[in-house]
Amino acid sequence: MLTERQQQLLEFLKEYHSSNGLMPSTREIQVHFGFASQTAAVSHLKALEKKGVIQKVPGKARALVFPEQLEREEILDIPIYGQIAAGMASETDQQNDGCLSIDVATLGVPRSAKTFALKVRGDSMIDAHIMSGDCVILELKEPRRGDIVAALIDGETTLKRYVIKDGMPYLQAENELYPDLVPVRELVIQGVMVALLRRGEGMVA
Amino acid sequence: MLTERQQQLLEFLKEYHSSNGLMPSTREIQVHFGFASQTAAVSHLKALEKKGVIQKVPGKARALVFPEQLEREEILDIPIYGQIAAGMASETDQQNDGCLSIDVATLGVPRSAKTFALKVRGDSMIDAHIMSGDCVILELKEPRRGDIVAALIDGETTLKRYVIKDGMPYLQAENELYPDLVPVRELVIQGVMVALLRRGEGMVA
DNA sequence: AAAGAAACTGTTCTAAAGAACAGTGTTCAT
DNA sequence: ATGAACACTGTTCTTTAGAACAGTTTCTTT
Repeated sequence: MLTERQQQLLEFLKEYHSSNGLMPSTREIQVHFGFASQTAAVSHLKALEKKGVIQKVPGKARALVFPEQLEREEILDIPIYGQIAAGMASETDQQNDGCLSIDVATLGVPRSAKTFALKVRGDSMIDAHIMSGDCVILELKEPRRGDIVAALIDGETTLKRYVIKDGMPYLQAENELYPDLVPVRELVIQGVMVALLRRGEGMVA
Repeated sequence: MLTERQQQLLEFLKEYHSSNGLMPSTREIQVHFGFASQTAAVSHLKALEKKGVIQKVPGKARALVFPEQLEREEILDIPIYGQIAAGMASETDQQNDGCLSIDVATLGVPRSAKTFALKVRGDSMIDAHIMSGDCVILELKEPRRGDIVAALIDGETTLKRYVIKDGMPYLQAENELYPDLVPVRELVIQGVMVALLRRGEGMVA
């Protein structure tokens, strides 16, 4: 569908946009390809627009958009705060293990939601089909009974199901080998699980 | 950290950017807030830059960037082609059930990878901890033994583990209740699972 | 052989848009 | 009370950048 040269143009636009966060001007395109005339860039952009791979807003500067970018929901950047059940005793101890960018619609959380992610270690939630190595995405909100939560219970953070029995909240592992955790002193809910992301090559059971 | 007004400015920038795909000019900001002078917009942008929530590229038009956007890896738009084990007999029958946008680094696939997603129905992969309702992300590539694949076997698409025994490839369910699937005629691998996304409120087992 | 798309050159015009400078009136902390 | 940040007005200047128009050349495709 696109010609060789048009493919190169599009590639340049994408590269420029992803490293600069904005689109190149026609003159910058000209310089990059070594055109003697700015018009060359203009006509290429016109061709790309006619073929639908970019959209132009007339009159405005650097006003090129990729159609898929417009349809996209807002992207959330979710920080990964290390492993669960492995530290993170205090709020300040949040080492950032990279980020994870997903659109809000996919997660199904409000745009303004405070979210973070944790890598799961251990198999205490295996009966809820949460594996070691999975990345759970949590939202900072009030837990409802039955929610899976990350909680700080008596000094340690764990991922467990939040259960209320006889008015008393406690934490339940989804693995028969693990006991229920009834808080002795404190039960601080750090987040409610809203999504789970499993990645990797093997996908071995 | 940000003042009331600065928060409003930032909100406008984000809204404008997400609906137009580009940043507003200072004069557009002026009009939106009803400023009598363009300078008001300029000085607000300067303040936002000093506080680190935006970055400006001097001299260039509409050259405002959100720092998080620059750090972000390239976003992939992955189409969801309906449910697995529920049709999709032919390549052309790809109804698009929305999209899913994740950065390539999170998925761990090459930038150029051809990916698509399918919603899982049924519990034949439950022992691999893939639940009904999960969204599996697949890449178009050659399967290796042990991979979980979406395959067209004798006219129907299913998600199964790809196993080779005695040189013969066949498909294995991860649930004792389901039998192995040995292809009678054809075995077309439609994609290899590279990630899994589980979303939703309940997260009930 | 003619027509059209693709890939340019060269020139000119004007609008869009950033930037700089000199102010004014608040609020707020030292 | 005094300086500093904040939130602006009003004016001017210059660069950036899009747009339009008239060509040339080289391929395909009909």
